[in-house]
Amino acid sequence: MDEREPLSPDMFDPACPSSVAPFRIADKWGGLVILCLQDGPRRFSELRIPLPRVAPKVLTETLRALERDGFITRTAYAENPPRVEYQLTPLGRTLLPAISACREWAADNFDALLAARDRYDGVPGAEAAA
Amino acid sequence: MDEREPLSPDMFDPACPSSVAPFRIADKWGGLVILCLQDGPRRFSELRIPLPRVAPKVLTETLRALERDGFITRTAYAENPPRVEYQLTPLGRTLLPAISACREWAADNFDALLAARDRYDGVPGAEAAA
DNA sequence: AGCCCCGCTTACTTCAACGTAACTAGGCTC
DNA sequence: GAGCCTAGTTACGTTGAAGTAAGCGGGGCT
Repeated sequence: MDEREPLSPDMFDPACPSSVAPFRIADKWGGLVILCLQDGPRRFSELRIPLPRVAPKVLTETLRALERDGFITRTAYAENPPRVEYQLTPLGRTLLPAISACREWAADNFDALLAARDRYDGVPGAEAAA
Repeated sequence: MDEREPLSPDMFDPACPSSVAPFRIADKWGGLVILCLQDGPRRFSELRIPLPRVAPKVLTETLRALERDGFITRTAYAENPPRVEYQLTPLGRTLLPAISACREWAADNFDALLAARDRYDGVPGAEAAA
């Protein structure tokens, strides 16, 4: 009658990989920063170009979090003007397929998501567009 | 000297799929709920089994958010006892590959992430374990 | 001297997500 | 009529991420 497997008793069982999901990968901007680093090391001010809406404070926090998680390294050069380079580690690179999968999903389906939201929220014209 | 492409001027250009990332897919528990629904419709109390640490209020909020985004449908049956079923929509199913990719990453690399954190935080013994 | 650049830091505020606990409604059974 | 069931709701408080605005330190330029 029901061919579905019973649901596991606790997804937070440490043995269950799903338990990881709530331990979010870094923060709101982490994925974007990782994408910016995929072609090679980048400097702080270089990262600010594609992310102009991210305040320096937030960017610093994001970079520190990514460093803490072992996804990037931070290298400061005692030059003039000072230079700091951020670079993906091998562990950081392992994230690229997953992030790309999310990006690909977004490219394909984000419009549908927004349309669904409009429909749910009763935005005028959303029904017609559905 | 530098073979890397220059970084795009603004990832928040609406034309750029990366701009989606900060519009998080639902919330902290959304991905887990979607996984729970992949084998077929589930009831509210059924979903609570694998997610015992999620308060009913939060589960309700999560389900509403997923419904709003068009990922699941909610169907209430006027039976006794009352029954409500949540089910993935086709759009919701499109998320499964991306979520699976994240899950797979976690299964493979979560230990490395935790070890990196311990090293960064200077947890005793973390160096030896590295 | 005064200004710029770089890579931040600091202080403060705002906001949404998350969580706890208690409670509800309608119908069922004991 | 006491208590259970389902599927929530309500009130309240906590937390932490994010944003705003400003400043800093050291060198170089003019």
